[in-house]
Amino acid sequence: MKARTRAADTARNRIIRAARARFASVGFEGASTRQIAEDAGVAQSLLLYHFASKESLWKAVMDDLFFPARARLDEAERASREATIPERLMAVARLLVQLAAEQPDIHRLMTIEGRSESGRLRWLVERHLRPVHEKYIAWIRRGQRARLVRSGDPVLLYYSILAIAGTTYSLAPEIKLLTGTTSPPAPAAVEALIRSLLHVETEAP
Amino acid sequence: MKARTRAADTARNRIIRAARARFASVGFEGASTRQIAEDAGVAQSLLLYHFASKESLWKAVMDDLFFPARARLDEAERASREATIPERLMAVARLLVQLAAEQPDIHRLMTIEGRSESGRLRWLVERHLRPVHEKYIAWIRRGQRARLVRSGDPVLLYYSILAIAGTTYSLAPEIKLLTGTTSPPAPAAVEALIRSLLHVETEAP
DNA sequence: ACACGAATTGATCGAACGATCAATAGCCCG
DNA sequence: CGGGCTATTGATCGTTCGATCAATTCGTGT
Repeated sequence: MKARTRAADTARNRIIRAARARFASVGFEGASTRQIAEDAGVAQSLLLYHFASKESLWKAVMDDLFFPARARLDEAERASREATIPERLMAVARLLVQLAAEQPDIHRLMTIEGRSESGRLRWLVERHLRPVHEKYIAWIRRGQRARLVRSGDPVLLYYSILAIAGTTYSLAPEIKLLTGTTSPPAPAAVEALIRSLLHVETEAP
Repeated sequence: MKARTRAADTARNRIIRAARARFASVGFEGASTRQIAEDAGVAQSLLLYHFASKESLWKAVMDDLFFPARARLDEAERASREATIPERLMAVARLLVQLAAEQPDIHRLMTIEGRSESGRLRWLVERHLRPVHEKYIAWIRRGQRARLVRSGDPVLLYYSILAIAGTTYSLAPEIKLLTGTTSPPAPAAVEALIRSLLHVETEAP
């Protein structure tokens, strides 16, 4: 099941991609396995052959999205090992913005599940969110102790970073309807907002 | 239909409240009229007697949420008529935070619809969002021309304000699972973040 | 050429969906 | 006390849902 599945356009992968888009736009309850299968160009029964249930399909979508993202976060972390804590935070924030710009679905999926307590949210928190969030909230605390990051509830600060990083990309359809703008903002512009939110001075103090 | 319906606990109002909660947590497609009716303690057929269709129920929920919110925005605007543009912006932002803290569903409903282009999103943009958004984006532009608000894309700045104002309240279930914190942040703390995002100095320059 | 396991399909299940409708309960005005 | 509204219910329609299963195609090793 592993050695042969390098084609990247297997039915299984097409199903995951279609499911990601549906889950991100109408949520878990609103998405139907029949519609997802149709988007992927396969029979609905094949979807349940590969994933056993709608819920395990959802989990597969989440793993497919979060494992690569976390690997890139680790890489950004490693690459900035020599920098100050605030600059390491900004390196991570930069990547968060970049991820949201490349794949707005990742922010949509996170915010669509986080709004009501469910078994899926518990699974997502324990499997993917907690390892990431707790580490960076600890970083914010360290930056605050060194007076290099603005004071205030670190959790509020962290979620504000996530919110700024993702919202403009996540709500692109609304912004397009409202302003006619078809091109989303440059990641650098979003990053600058986060920088001033954290009170991290740009380069030379 | 108007003079008698002052009881505030009519079946119609209970349906609207139940529908607001369901739409906010699982979205339009994921919510079922049967579940909403059960939450409200009425028969499903009564729901469709009062609102004719699921979609017009959704519109009624939106009107019920947005018309009072817009009235309070107008009031905050009037009360701050003598202040500078950045302080008027902050007065509005303060109210946005307060609204999100009181009724997190309002932010949930906005962000759940804005992520995919639909007839409902078009309706929502034209009826409620455009009148509000365009006004405050124009305010941001005026503040920027006077060098009292940080530069950058006004639309990005405006949506960042909305994102900060609502996200921590909207994602309260996730944050509770992650940190165990049961009490959301104080509106004043969120307002302070927005203030530093806009580069508006606190009081005395 | 063939056999065997993985991949894929179509048919079908019971439950839940949005919507319609006839029947009934409650209430106000005369 | 009895019409004439409005509010509310239960039954039911056709459709779609997630899930199961037998049957069929496909690909690979021998």
